[in-house]
Amino acid sequence: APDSPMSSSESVKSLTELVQQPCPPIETNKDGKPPEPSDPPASDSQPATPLPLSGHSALSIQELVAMSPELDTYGITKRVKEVLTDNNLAFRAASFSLGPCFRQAALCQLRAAPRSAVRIDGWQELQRDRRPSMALLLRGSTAVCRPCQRLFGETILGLTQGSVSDLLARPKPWHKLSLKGREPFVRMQLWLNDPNNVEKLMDMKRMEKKAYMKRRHSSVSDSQPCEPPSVGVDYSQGASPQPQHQLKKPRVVLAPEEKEALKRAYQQKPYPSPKTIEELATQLNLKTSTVINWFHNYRSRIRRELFIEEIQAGSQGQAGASDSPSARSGRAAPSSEGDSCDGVEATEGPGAADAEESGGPVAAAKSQGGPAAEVAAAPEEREEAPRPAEKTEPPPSGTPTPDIADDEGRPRAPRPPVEGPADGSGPVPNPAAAPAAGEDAATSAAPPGEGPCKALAGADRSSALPSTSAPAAARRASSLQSLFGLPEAVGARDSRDNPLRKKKAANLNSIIHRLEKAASREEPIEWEF
DNA sequence: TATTAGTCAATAAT
DNA sequence: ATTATTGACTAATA
Repeated sequence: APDSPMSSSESVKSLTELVQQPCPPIETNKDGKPPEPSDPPASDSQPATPLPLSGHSALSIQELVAMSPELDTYGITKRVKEVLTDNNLAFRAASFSLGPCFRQAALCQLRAAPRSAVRIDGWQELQRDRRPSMALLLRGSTAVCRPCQRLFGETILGLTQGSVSDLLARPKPWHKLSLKGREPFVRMQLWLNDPNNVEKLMDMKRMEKKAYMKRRHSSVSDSQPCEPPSVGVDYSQGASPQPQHQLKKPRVVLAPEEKEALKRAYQQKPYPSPKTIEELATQLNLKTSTVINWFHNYRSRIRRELFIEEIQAGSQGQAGASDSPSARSGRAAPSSEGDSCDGVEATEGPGAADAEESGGPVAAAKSQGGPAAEVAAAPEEREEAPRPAEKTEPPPSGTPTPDIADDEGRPRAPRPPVEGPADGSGPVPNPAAAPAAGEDAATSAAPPGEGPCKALAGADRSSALPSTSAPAAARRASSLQSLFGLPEAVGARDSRDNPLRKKKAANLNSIIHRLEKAASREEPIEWEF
């Protein structure tokens, strides 16, 4: 309903403007968040926007959210992650997220033979001047960064680390989000459009550190003026820290077997009756509320998994002969637990149950396997041997639902009729959510490029691809869309020669791009060794 | 009242 | 030190 059809152009434009050149002047903002977590944040309901963002102009985010055009949540999270890693604000990992395999192999080989014989997948495809020098690699490999989700989440999104992690990992499609749920995405988009986004973050980081240092320093005399606002937990250290419970509910942790049992129950009946719930609770010796909560959470999370599958499938089209066996990310439903036979009835054993593991090669989405998920691609594999073997399905088992044997079954939930973006609003066709392997793009570094932001580096001739293109290019809503929305060119993958190889090369390029960027950075960040 | 959506926050996992 | 997972809450809906 909120989608005010038509006329969107105007609202979007105004919105865009605000977003685009919002007071270049500093940002100010109170911040000062680091010190006391005393923020009584939760309270912020609908009234003002006490959140992190400075109020500057009028519009509250909620208003922005209300008029925001459809956003590509998946693409946004993807870019956010890219920007953060590109700027050494990497998410996970202390060092670069470039796969340890690659780093290892590269360093090793470069050391051994500085200017030759480097055998790394994709290396040959790299233009000579794009090959990293050993120095670069060395520096890159030792670059360490601190910041991350917590900072970004609290500062930019006003959410806690865990929420951010979840959001970035499994964004729900825009049309399935409530107004509230869209807010974080709008904030992210706004942040992406902000030319100083990264700088601001780094500033925050610095400030936090400063505050931290100061705190330790001052420690000397002034003990901790910091109120131990903690509730009257009284440090009755007198006795063993046994006493105080109650106020600190222990957080229930379900045992794997219990989860198994619950999942089994779920498969039979996603919406158990109160009676069934009671039974389960009794059998498992759990509180009724726990069982209820579990079902709520499980349903919700299962649903989400379906969403992402939907997104990936859709965006990935089947065009290219892209390798990805896909099927479903290894993670898929929280079924990972796998058997865990652990005694317990083998009854009904759906059979199967072999652990799947191993996503396809370079599994599209994060696999979970490698440490550095994303970039992990470059799987060393010493010899870059052509590996004649049937490159077909290297994956284990047949591709069939790797996870829970049955699961999937049919007990599917009420499945709302996939209401597509049906809503009347026909406009804003939203140029597909191409996953595009492209990289760059996100680099918001450049100042407002303004209209012809054709920038598009890497891509270059890629457009060669016959097929698509045609009219598409024309309509290009470069104007508004590009400003507030998703640039994102269609990822026309030029298959041709071994696409897998190209992919690897692209990945390498991306890694190198990051290394160079980090290495050339003057000195804003510290390089730790 | 039952469910879903969104989050938090403790704690697991890397 | 970070990121990921997940039981429990709080609103919003149906």
